[in-house]
Amino acid sequence: MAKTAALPASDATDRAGRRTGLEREDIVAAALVLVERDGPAALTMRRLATELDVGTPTIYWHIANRDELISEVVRMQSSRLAEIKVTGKTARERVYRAARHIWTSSIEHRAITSLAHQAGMSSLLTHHLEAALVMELEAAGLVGRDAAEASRAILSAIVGALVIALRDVSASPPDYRPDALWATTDAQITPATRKALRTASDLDALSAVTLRAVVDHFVPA
Amino acid sequence: MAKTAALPASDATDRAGRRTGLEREDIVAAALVLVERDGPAALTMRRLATELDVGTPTIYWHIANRDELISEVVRMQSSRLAEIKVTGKTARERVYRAARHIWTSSIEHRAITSLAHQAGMSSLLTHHLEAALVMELEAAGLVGRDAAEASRAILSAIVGALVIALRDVSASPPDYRPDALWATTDAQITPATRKALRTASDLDALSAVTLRAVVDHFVPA
DNA sequence: TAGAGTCCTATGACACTGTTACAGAGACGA
DNA sequence: TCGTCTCTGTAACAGTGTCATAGGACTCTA
Repeated sequence: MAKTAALPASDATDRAGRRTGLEREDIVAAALVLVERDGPAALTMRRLATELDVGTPTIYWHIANRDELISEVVRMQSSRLAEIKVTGKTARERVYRAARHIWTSSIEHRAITSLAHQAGMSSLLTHHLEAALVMELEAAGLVGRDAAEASRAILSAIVGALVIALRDVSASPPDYRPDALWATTDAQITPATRKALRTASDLDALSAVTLRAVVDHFVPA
Repeated sequence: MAKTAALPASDATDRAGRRTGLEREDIVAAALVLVERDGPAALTMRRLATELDVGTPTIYWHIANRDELISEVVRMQSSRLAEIKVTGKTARERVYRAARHIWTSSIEHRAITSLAHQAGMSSLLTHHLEAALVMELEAAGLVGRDAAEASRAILSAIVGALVIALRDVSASPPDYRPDALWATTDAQITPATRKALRTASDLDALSAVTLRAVVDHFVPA
């Protein structure tokens, strides 16, 4: 069984005299470093154990599952992202900036974003940022279902762009890559458009434009 | 080494007198059935081999990798989705309907959508539908980079909603589920909004609204 | 009819994954 | 000193993708 989550007192030297002094938090922190350094696939229990100079069962004493480990890693990253200062004159602008911040930080820590996303925990990762977004939405006059809907629509726009930005093109065989697909398609498309579809786009700019459109649609001027 | 992809002649009884008459296409079809029936996680090489009453190396003779198998499965599904008839009076409406069709069919075959998405091949899955979308965009007057940008923005809006709609909530521990998160957050949010955020939303309607907003933004009236 | 060559398949293994049963070491209270 | 609780290592289980290898089955040639 795993240790209970919240300890009553942990005054630094509380339970330090044990074997290695390994704490739940240390494991999570090491996992976070491992993911950011070597990518999401590198987060295996054995590799993490080696990194901590420990046997695998030691990790399982502190943490129940790999899933729990991942959610803990994501949560730690989420709380690190917590501090934001949203600027902007109009309420609309502030909502946009808050949304944009979710995109920026997700791209900045793409390894953990991928990990969270892969484990279906993207909402956990962005929760604090989402809370900030909701606060700005309320400041802009949206309350209740309106605020919730707007928040979800904005988040979905961000996630969509993230998925496209972070996908691993090298996973699919060369013939099935987007550019090859558009080169060989038999659809009746203008050569100019075809060429534009083949070239990689600036997803950062695209996300900004889409975000602006969605925000403008939901937030009154 | 795998057999070359395109065979010159395969007149039904062409290479039928072999051992089991197992063809590359049969494997892919069986994999497709397996995924649609038992979910993306069920697609293991051994299980697929058992399903075909064959040893695993047999599959590897026909198909190089698991990745190649997945991309082939996705491609087969993609071509099955190929036939669309887009209706609608205005060009804008037709673009919207084409986009909406991508959403609908992705939800309808959610197991394969998840598989493609997980393997980073969502673009392969939706390629034919995307081509139809681009054609409507051109009919609406967008060409070249404008068409490509609009297409990507629309697709990103769809994918974002899909990720939220198809994510597995049961994967994360109860304390970290969206509703629990909003229940325990210390952000300064109106109780009404908080309640709205906790209740599950109609993602189909949400996707429709978001899609409408993005289409309206990119396609001139 | 016999031999050669090519295509396809099965046996069994390798390295890796998450997970756990079990034994034992270290520190603590009695 | 004796237990007891907390933690850790050894070794294993079942499962994964992948492949080396041997051999069967068919077609073609002599």
